Amino acid sequence: MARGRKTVTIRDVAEDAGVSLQTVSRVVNGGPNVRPQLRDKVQAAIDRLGYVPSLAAQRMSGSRSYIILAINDRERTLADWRERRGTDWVDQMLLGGILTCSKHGYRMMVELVDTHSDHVERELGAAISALQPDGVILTPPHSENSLITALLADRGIPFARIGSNAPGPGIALTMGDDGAAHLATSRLVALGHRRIAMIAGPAQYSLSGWRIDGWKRAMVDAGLPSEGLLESGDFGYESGTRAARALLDRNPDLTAIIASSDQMTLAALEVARDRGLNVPSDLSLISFDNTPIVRFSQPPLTAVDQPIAETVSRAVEHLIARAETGDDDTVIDVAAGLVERSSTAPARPPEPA
Amino acid sequence: MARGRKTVTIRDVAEDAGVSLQTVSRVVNGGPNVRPQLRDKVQAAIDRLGYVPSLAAQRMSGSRSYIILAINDRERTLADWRERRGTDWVDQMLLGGILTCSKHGYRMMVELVDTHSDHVERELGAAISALQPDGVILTPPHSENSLITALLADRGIPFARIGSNAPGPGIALTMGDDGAAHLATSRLVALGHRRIAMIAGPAQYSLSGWRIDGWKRAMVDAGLPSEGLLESGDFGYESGTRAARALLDRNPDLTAIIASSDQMTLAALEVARDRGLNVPSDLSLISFDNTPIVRFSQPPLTAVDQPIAETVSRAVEHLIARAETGDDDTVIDVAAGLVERSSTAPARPPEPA
DNA sequence: ACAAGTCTTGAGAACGCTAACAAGATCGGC
DNA sequence: GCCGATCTTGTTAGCGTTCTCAAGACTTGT
Repeated sequence: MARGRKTVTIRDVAEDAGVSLQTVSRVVNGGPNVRPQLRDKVQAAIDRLGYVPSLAAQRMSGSRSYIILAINDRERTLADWRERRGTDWVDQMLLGGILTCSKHGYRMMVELVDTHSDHVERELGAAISALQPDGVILTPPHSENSLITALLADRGIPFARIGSNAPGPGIALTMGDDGAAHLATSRLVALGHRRIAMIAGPAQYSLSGWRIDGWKRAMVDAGLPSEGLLESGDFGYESGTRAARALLDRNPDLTAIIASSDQMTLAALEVARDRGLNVPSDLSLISFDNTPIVRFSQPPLTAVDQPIAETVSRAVEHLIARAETGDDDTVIDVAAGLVERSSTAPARPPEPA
Repeated sequence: MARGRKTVTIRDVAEDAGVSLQTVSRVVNGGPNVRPQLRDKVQAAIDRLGYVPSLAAQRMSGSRSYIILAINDRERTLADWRERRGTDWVDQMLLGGILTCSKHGYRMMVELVDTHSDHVERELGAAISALQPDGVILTPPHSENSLITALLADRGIPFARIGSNAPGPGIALTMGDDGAAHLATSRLVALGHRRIAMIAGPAQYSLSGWRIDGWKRAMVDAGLPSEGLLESGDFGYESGTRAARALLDRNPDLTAIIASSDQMTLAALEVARDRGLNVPSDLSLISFDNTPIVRFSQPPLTAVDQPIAETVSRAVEHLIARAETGDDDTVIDVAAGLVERSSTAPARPPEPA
């Protein structure tokens, strides 16, 4: 099988089987119109020599590259690395993407891109020219960057936008929309909470906006005020600590917090512990994302499930389908459910005045 | 910059600048012997047209592929996905690998490979033929699979073995060796513990063996028996639960457990909680890996730091150096320290007989 | 048995790039 | 200023595949 140093090419197979290059190519690609007897002979030669087509050469002669490129924010990835926090999103995204690509004979590559709009177009353009991927997956906050989507549309490369709900070009995969936050807030209202705060994500993520909208809508539905109950962070632990402190300082009567990432919720949990507040009896907490980490905190967190791995997995499947059959762009709604664990409980009765 | 549909090739640049292809190629690759004036002119054309060399074409004409391939166990990755547990290793590995590759203009691809030895050679051979990577990173348990190392050595592809200490072919990056487990065990002994159990990893991981060795050696050093104090799991949560239960059932006098992964240690923590044992006052716990997750459990876990991301990062840098300058194989020791948190405490005094 | 197809196979070009060589321009020592 | 050495630039030939097109081998209907 292994033959010294040289790589086995299609030419070697052709020679070994006594046929032309083209015939071997047809057999490899399962083309029609090859006499069964010849096909077997060629296949035998392929197996014997251990021939595998070179991806580079295939790509060169105009076929697919079998590469799906996932675009991720460099800033955020670097921060995860430096601060040694878990990667939540990235992790789940890679897991879903790699497994699904692998299943279909594709490969996933990750490209880190700066948020700064000036570089984005350059960097991404370079990556695309260099790699010529069959499909691109855009993760927040790049999912709705019109520079990026325009670039991809212009080059005719199928792409998917994760966490975006605009119809626009490319496949959009929403992740719960504003309904998810509404669901979480309503649940807290049902448990008797009236002072429910929200720690949102950064403004450049449009899902931050949806979540704020959903929360506000639920508050209005219940006839509750939401002034002074909103803070925002950058999804990271530190920012969660700051936000939780600010909220509790400002609102001593707070009984529930919804935070827009698992890390920020864990931070809020820690802040509560520091102040002698018991979760959930004094303070209920609902998290967003539901990455595996939330099962191990004490108490385990109630969380809005953002099925990142599944979503990316579906994005990959759609991209591959598009690459192979030319399907149309669509909007796909991935359901975001609430997973109840032990960080939520009925509101404590208001202190006697 | 973006020009309709067509991709910009070196020929377009040559035409635009009024020079030959070769000259453009020289400029792109920073070759010597180009008149500064011409170089500027070509560079201007490159910038204007937004030219980026095609990786596939570069690879075709014999230069590097700028791809580092990371080999990961399919079994384990799938289990992580199915059971929705955190990915620890995979996550950290990708983070370190992707960032470091990106820094040097390389890209990392992940290949999932079955542990079953029969397939391994085939799958990996196919991946290598298809991708022709400049370097390969082997993660446990594949790091010491002689079929794999022989294959890579035969094809002359530089590779790194993570978590392997044999000198053999390729760059070896040990991760603490048996010293790490010895360190952890000794620390517990110093805290007065005498009944210290070990939950090891699966046998096909040679680091499982080292850890058992280190633990036993420390026990012998302290004159303590180790019979009945060893269980093993598969690094996953469930197996940790089983192992911890078995150990506690068998040894009511147990005061400390060292477990070979964060997931298994978290499982042991849960088992202790179920049985009304307080960690650390009744039972001390030391984990292996120190992935970000262990900071958020209650109590946070004392852990042997296995700096996976850093190790992979160093592996990448060595592979790139080897690809570019032809360095030699070496053995690199990555230090594994003990990070003390709150899951360890002095042993409780033995029950009065 | 013959014309008009349909199958099967192969030859040659093309993809975008770089390595190897060749030719022309420039330079230095005398 | 002449001749060999050095610098600079261009030309040609692949790298391993697939695509296009053409030629030969077989059918089939009459």
